[in-house]
Amino acid sequence: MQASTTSRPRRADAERNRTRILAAASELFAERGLDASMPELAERAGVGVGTLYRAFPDKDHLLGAVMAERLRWLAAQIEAAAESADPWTAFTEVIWKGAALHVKDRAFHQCMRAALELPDVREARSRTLDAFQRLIERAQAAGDMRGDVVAEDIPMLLSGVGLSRAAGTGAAWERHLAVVIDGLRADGAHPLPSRPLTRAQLDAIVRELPCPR
Amino acid sequence: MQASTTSRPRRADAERNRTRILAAASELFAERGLDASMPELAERAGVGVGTLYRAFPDKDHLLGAVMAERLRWLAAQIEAAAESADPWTAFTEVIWKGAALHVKDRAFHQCMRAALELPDVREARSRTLDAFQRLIERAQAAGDMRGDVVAEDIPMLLSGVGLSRAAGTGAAWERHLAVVIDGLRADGAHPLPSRPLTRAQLDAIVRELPCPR
DNA sequence: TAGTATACGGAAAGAGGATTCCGGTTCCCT
DNA sequence: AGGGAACCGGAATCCTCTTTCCGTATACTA
Repeated sequence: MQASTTSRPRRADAERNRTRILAAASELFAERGLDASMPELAERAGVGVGTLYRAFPDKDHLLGAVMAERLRWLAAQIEAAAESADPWTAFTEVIWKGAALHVKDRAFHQCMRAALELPDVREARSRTLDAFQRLIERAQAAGDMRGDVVAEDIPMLLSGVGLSRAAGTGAAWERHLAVVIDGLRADGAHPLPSRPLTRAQLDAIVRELPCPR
Repeated sequence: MQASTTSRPRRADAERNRTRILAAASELFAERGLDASMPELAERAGVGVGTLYRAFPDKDHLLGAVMAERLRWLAAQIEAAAESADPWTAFTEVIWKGAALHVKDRAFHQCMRAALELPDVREARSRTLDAFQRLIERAQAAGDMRGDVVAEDIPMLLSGVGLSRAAGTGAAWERHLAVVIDGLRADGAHPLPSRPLTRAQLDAIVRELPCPR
């Protein structure tokens, strides 16, 4: 007797629609981010809303399916870079790719920065972090990367770069990334956190925030 | 005959409510960002929704009033820093304040990054840019800041830092800021944009984005 | 090719938020 | 003190999503 999980293969038209839905979601989420609505998604895929909900339980699962794939792609890039003979150069190349992902795919950017709890993404995310950690350690051992960075810093910095998509000219995000990369080099690094204001002073800023009129 | 614009002073209760509304909005927008709803705002201010709409034409005007005040405060900080005898140190201090603003005030962060068209903010924004430009030029002349930064880069970098509010530990954004500051120093700067991937390669990343299944 | 489980489309239900409306109240001026 | 303009509260309206429901159509199996 077969397992209940494999009750029967999907019907051919259902399979075809699932594919079209994923392709449409991949495009539309990239263009418009999480604001892409289910009716829009359905229209772009050329199906009815009901069909969306037969293929995926809800919007989060659809989004999760697309985002997890993006993350797995990125993880593969990082893993490859981590084996390079020149880890610093490999690192810069891979974070250019990661930044490009943030910039070109609004939904990816929104999901990464919000640490959204999406189906399937947790695993893919930790895979990227592991790969980053290994890559970083090799670049540090080679003396090219500052010693006080850790894997978790990278997605954080990349999210920031992704935010610069719309800023100023189209190439603004490239300037942003270049500044960040220079900040990660071993030469000229000043120890983190290098805070010129005390905790008390920072807290004071908030209290001090002037209320208009 | 008096000008039609100064028809009459606001009634005392209206003036009092306007003040309470601004105070409430200042708090609630900071805590919850643009998601703060008009009914919530009204409740926090201790007034009815209708009163909100008598004091401000719509949500954008209320938001704009609060944001413009924040920006003016920041502009004043930058202008003061621009006159300092040690422009680099003054610069680091002022961007710590700016980053703190992003981190502590969700709405400020959301507005700055989206370059939202809000009533009153355009003028305040250009004032901060002018002040940044002067401060930057002095820090560059002193040999402390890399020569290829311009005023527009700073709000962009700060937005990125502000994004790190929720990331990891509470102090993650301070690490982010410290990396950015090091990236802005004159020593160890590599010329912008220092792009390791060609335009064609970057474009390929997008096309290459794998569609799941 | 007939029968049936699956799948489809799109209308309707449900939810949440911005904005409007209006009967009742409060301030201000004389 | 009294009249009226200005103001108040919050129920009601309008809109835009997400998600559900169900009558109809299609693909698989015998």
